[in-house]
Amino acid sequence: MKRDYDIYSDLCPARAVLDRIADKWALLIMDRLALGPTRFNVLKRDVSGISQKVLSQTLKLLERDGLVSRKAYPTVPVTVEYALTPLGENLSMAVAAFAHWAESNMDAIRKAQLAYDRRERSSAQA
Amino acid sequence: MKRDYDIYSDLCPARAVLDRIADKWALLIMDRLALGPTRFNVLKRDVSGISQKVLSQTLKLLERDGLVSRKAYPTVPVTVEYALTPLGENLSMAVAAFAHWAESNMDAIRKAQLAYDRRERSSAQA
DNA sequence: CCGTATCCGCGAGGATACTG
DNA sequence: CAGTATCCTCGCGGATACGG
Repeated sequence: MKRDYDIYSDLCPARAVLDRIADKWALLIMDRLALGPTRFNVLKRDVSGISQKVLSQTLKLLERDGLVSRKAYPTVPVTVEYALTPLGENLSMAVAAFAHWAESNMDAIRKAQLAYDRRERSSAQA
Repeated sequence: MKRDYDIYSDLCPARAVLDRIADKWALLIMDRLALGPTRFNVLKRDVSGISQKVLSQTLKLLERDGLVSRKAYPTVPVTVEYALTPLGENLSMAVAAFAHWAESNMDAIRKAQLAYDRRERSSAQA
């Protein structure tokens, strides 16, 4: 058993990493990159709703943690491709399972929400 | 193939769910609850760094989405146990794989960070 | 095309105090 | 023990403009 790192511990470096990857945008980007190397503006288009700033920011952080690689081609204008590193590929299975879980279970979730809101409503009676 | 829901789509309800579960605190709470039913203050102690407010908030959201159940026992003082629902159990595998990934790969991550910071430093030379 | 720089609103979430 | 209520700050992230 590894006890070197513990995400439950506030000051553990693994907690900081978790904070970075347990993020809606980071997950969507990684999941999208799992399909193959992708250019900046394609990512921006596919991950709908993300802003240029946040996309750039998130990519940099993922690159720093060694999950994503950046490769620039000296075309005019410049072409840049982002891709998962081997380390990123290693995580991509978990990312996909997690990210797409909501899609597969929306019906159950909706049902739960309705039941919850109904209970709230009735308990709010004066 | 299910095309009913798509997390890449900005306005899809599945995206909203992703936003809720792709959260450091939500992940840690669910992962902890996978060990078994747990009382509020035990959760607060085990998930170090979380505040009372955020713990309460997050539990409510998870309960609304049908991932967590809340059971109050009429003891004095009251005892409350949180647990994963069947739907939550269903997600817990993905949560565990994802949440603990950082622990297992910190060495590679650290190496990548050092390399990245070194490159940044050298490219910042005037 | 691929970003960086700047401004700024707004809400997440920490601290603290109080209640059933 | 298990929360709710309130205040307040701090930085996330959207919008916009500009540079390589």
